[in-house]
Amino acid sequence: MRLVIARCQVDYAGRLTAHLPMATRLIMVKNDGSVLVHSDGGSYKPLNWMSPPARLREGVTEDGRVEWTVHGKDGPDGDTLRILVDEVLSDSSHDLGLDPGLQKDGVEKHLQELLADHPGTLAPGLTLVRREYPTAIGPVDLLCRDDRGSCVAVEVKRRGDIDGVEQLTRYLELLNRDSTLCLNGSVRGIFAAQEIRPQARVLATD
Amino acid sequence: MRLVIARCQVDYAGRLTAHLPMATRLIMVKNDGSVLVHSDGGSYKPLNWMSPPARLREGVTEDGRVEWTVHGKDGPDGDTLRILVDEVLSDSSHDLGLDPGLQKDGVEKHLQELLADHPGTLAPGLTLVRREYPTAIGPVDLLCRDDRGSCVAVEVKRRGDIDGVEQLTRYLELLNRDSTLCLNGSVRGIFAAQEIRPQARVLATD
DNA sequence: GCCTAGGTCCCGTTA
DNA sequence: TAACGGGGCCTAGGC
Repeated sequence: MRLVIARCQVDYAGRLTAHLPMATRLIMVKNDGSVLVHSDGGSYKPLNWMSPPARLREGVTEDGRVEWTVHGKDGPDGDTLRILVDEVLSDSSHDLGLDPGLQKDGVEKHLQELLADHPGTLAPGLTLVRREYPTAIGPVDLLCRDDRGSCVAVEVKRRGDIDGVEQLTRYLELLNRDSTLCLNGSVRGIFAAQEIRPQARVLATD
Repeated sequence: MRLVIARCQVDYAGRLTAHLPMATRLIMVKNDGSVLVHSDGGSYKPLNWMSPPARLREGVTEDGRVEWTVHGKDGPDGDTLRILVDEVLSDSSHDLGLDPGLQKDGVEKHLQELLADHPGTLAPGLTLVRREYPTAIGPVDLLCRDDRGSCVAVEVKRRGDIDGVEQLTRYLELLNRDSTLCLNGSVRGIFAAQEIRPQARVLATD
């Protein structure tokens, strides 16, 4: 990994165009060729970048200024990052080796597993039929039966937003066309989320 | 901005938990307190991070090892990043100053402006009534009239996905209840996108 | 290989 | 301020 602190101006041209005026920034060059331009603030997202695989070429403009050109996977025809380097304040390289990688836990899948093990917490007497019940428009997170034998479709989300409610509505419409599922009355839906947005709540009660 | 190359182990606990085994990495500390842990590959996203505002405290564990603790906006009760520093290979600080910021061009808004100026490209004889036509559930991107005087609602997207079609469907349902708009027949919808996903196409023709 | 859904999403804009 | 919608989204999983 190469770390360069430099006064620079950056121009990206690709799916959109973006321009960064001349200022002092960090330019990070990873050994897969990817380039990240960071300022001293903001969040984890760089101001401008090039995703791997990429290639950095150091050149000089007609009027003698240092210019770095970074091409993406499609080469000179695809996304391009032009970095005009005015002054280099620091330039260092470091051998980091391969990273063993990240281990995560606690996202939506985990939430779904918990609810699959304890469907009774959603509604009394609820029992699991199966997880990821397949339909023509995608899998229903949890298909359950209540104490009266009626089917209940459960949509699990970390954040309850309007499109989640619509997703559940689509499933319900489809499932209710299946006569084998609505033997004991129509299929109901439960929207389970850690957080429900107001717009979603309005639509859900509709 | 402080740049540290170090052999370290990182643990995040917050909305989820994540663990990074001991390895050599770049630790970037920005002057708003945010911390980014990068490996020498992957994409622009750090392996682990803490968003601003954040505070870094350098401490020592019971058994005498160096441990950095980063707390997020909610302090010790909220998100926490624990960095066990085994060996520091490089440690440098740089004054970057404020960044003038990024200028973008060419995203959805720009596409909408282009279509507003040339509605005829969507359908022959189409003329613009207004952009961002307000409704109870949000603004319609473009409201137009065709050559027979019927209203046409246009939803503009860079990528045509299923939720865009549903958004347009909601608008159409609402607009068709407005008698002043459907004087010359019902309100039609046009879904304009640079790219249409197959799932969206299926729903749209439904 | 494409396509879909989720994210410690981030981020701007607006009510 | 909170919420909603877009993103050069990125990334993992399914078909």
